[in-house]
Parts: sequence; C-alpha cells; structure tokens
Amino acid sequence: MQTILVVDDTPNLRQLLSSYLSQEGYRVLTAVDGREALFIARQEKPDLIILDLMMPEMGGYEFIRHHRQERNTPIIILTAKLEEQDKVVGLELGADDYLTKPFGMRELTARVRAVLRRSQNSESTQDLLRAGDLTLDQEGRLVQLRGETISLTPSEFDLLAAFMGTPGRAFTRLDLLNILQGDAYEGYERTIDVHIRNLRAKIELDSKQPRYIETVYGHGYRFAG
Amino acid sequence: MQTILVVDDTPNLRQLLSSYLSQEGYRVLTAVDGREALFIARQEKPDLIILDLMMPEMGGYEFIRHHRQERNTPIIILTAKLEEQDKVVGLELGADDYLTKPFGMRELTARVRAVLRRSQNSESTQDLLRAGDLTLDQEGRLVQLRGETISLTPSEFDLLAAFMGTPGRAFTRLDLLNILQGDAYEGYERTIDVHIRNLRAKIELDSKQPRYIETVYGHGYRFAG
DNA sequence: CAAGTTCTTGATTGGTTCTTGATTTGGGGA
DNA sequence: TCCCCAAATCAAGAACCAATCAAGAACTTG
Repeated sequence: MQTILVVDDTPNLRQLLSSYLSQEGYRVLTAVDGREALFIARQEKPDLIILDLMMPEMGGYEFIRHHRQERNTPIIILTAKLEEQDKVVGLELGADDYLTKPFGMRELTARVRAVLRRSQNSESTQDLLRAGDLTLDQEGRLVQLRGETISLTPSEFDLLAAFMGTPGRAFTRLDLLNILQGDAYEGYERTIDVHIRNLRAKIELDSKQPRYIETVYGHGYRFAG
Repeated sequence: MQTILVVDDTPNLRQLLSSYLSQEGYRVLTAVDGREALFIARQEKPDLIILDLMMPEMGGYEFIRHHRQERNTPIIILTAKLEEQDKVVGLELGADDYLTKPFGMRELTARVRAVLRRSQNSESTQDLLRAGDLTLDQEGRLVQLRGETISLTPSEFDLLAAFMGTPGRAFTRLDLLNILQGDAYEGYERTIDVHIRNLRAKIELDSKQPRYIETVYGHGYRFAG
C-alpha cells in the first residue's frame, strides 16, 4: 500500500484530501507545516508528498529544499495563486507536478496516479541520508564524512543507517541487536557497545563528546539529528 | 541535443512553439496531425512530444494510443478546453503533463525541462553505457575497453550490463544470481565470485585493486560510478 | 555427435569482522 | 561524597567472508 503525505495548514483541506485519498486506497498522513512534514517524512518515507506552497512556519519552498537534501520523494504542489511565476519556481525546485486551487478531486487523483506511476518506473530512488557532514548512501552502502568516503564494517553501516533513518529516536541495545541479527537475535548486549565504540572512532571528532551518536544513560543510544 | 516534436493543426502555434523552443536550444520538429506525427515519431524518435488534443484527421487521443504501442516518449498535452474531463483522460492515457491554453512560454519551457529531466533519469533503456574507458553496447552485446573490443562470456556480459546500468549500487550476490538465472535462481552464491573474478581479469588493470568492480565486504559488489 | 566453451561446485587459504569476558571509567541517586 | 550500576575500553579467540583454483558438468556449435 502506498503512503501519501498531505501538508497543508488549513484543516478543511487536510480533511478533504485525506478522506478522498483514503477512499482511493492510499494510506494518508498529514502535517500542518513544513517542520512537521519534514519530521514525518523522515520517519515514514511516504511515496508521494502533496504540499501547499503557502504555509506559516516553514513554507513550502523551504520544505522542498530541506527535504530534497534527504530524499527525492515525488512532490505535487498546491497553490492558490494563479501566477505563472510560482509554478515555474516550484517546478524548478524539483516538484513533479502542481495544481492550482480550486481543483477537482478527480483531477487530483489522476495526477496522483500519474506521478506515482512515473516514480515507480523511474526507480531512481536514491536513498541519501544526510546529517551534518555525514552522508549515507543506502543503495551504494557508502558513507562519506566531510566529502571523504570512509570504510565501515557491515554492522557499523547497518547501525548507522538505522540511526540516520530515524534521527532523534533513542534505540535500546535490543533494538540495535535486532537490526543486526534479525529478530532471532541472541547474545550479549555489550556487543553493541563495541560496535558503537568503533563507529564513534570513525565518525566522531571526539569520542568522549560525540556529536552524532549520543548515549542515553540507562536506555541505549540516539542519533542527534 | 534533444529533439521535441510539436503536433498542432494551427500554423501559428506551431510557428510560435518552434521558434521559442529552438531558442532554448532544442531541435524542433512539427506535425499538423496525428497521422503525420506518428510517421515522424517513428523516424526521428523525439525525446519529447508536445501535442494538441484537438486536431482534425487523427485526433490527440488516438495518436497517444497508437504511439504508446511503439514507444513511451514523454508527452505534454495542450488543450484549449478547461474541462477537467480532458485533463483526466489525457493523464490516464499516459501523458506526462498538460497545459491549458492560453499559456505562457516561460511556463511551457519550465514544463519541458521538468519532463525531460524526469525522463532522462528514468531512461534505463540507454543502449550505450559508458564508464571510464569502458563502453558497453547493450543491443550489440559488445564491450570495448580502451577502444579494443573484448570478448566476454554471456554471464560476464549480463553482469557487467547490470553493473553499468546502475553504477554505484551495491548488489548482493543474490541480486546478481537473480540477474543471471531469473528469479528461479538456485545454487551457490560462490558462483558469482568466480564470474566476478573472470570479469575482473578481463577489464581491470590490477585485479587486486579493481577500479570498476569493487567488493562491498559482507554484502556483495558495486560498480564504481 | 564431438569439440570447444562456459558454468558450477567444493575445498583451501588468507584476511576481516564479530563476539566475549574481564577491567576500567563515569554517571546519577541517596 | 559515596556507592552502585551502566557504559567504555581492550585484547584475543571465534566466526565469517572473499579470493582463488582446478575439475567435472552443462551447454553451444559445427
């Protein structure tokens, strides 16, 4: 099932889109501004984002810029203004399509289907995760630190990918063991400590005061995002 | 240089689009109806088709249906009518975008660029793959290294084609086995190692320090791109 | 059908990574 | 501040992985 993230500050429109798209068989998430949208997009990795350009807090443009740094989820822009200028800027920024309000639901779903079909064919879904001066390429299993490719062991890479995939989450050691060994994990939680130690040695400037992988005392570890 | 085919029955519009797009650096061909468009498209294989839906002789819908049987060139639809109906049908038929008349030239070029950019990313059907001083011709199943044609076994060729088709991706051995034997693959992952070894012997200067086919420890192999 | 290729297999080797248990360091509550 | 438990560290053995080779099986081609 495909997931669509709707980002709009007006509750009515969120509600409308949400119910309509749900009926069409999509899983629909909503966010009220760019900030929340970024957060949800990181966690849920939606297949498509429908975005209102005019929003308080973090506006649409800004959201696109930030989000594009991390993923290239297709984006459909909603705009109230009929100005050509906006459309052009939006498309240049990397939006995949746009709709001017008011629009019909039939039209919307047609666009949604078209964009999703395209993005599935193109499958150039490069999974690039970024944080600070770290870049992790999931597809290529490559990690760069300040532009330099660094060499990680399989476990180190998998842990870092998990961390960067949901920055800010505090993982327990069991969570992490789970990631490394599947749910049939067994054995020592201390193993994780050693992997964390080795990872820190490779990516942190000062292992004593880690910038990326923080210790959550009594719980586990968290990636600062 | 990219080629755009403009299909419209009104000479004015053909002229306008043609001169504008030429200025933007595209090679522009024109056709007055669907019949002629099909003919030209077969010959010239344009990178993009801009199509007026309302045309005498063979109409826009019909053209799309016929053309899609042969290729999937991206198509932008022009429509005078503001009816939602048309847009929906057009998109369902496989158009990639549409514009309602009247439209601005800035808007048009933005769309053109956006659509071409998208289709280039997804163009995995490119016949000639290049990397460093390697050239792989999919259609002719030929590989050249520094201008010299080299001889690869079928498996070696298929592997190299897969690698060069998505450089930078880290394939697992199962991925590769899949490519060689279809999804009914069976048997030893070590088989892949041997193919890789033989491939390296043919294309790498120093198999110990491969420039093209890198080992991703604990995972598989990656073509450096 | 026979000769020549290509593919697969299994064993071996050298190297990397992971895990473990003991020990030291450090955080936080009483 | 002291005490307890959690986290960091270390080194060594175990487990794992990639490269390589040679021989036989499977496939192609004439």
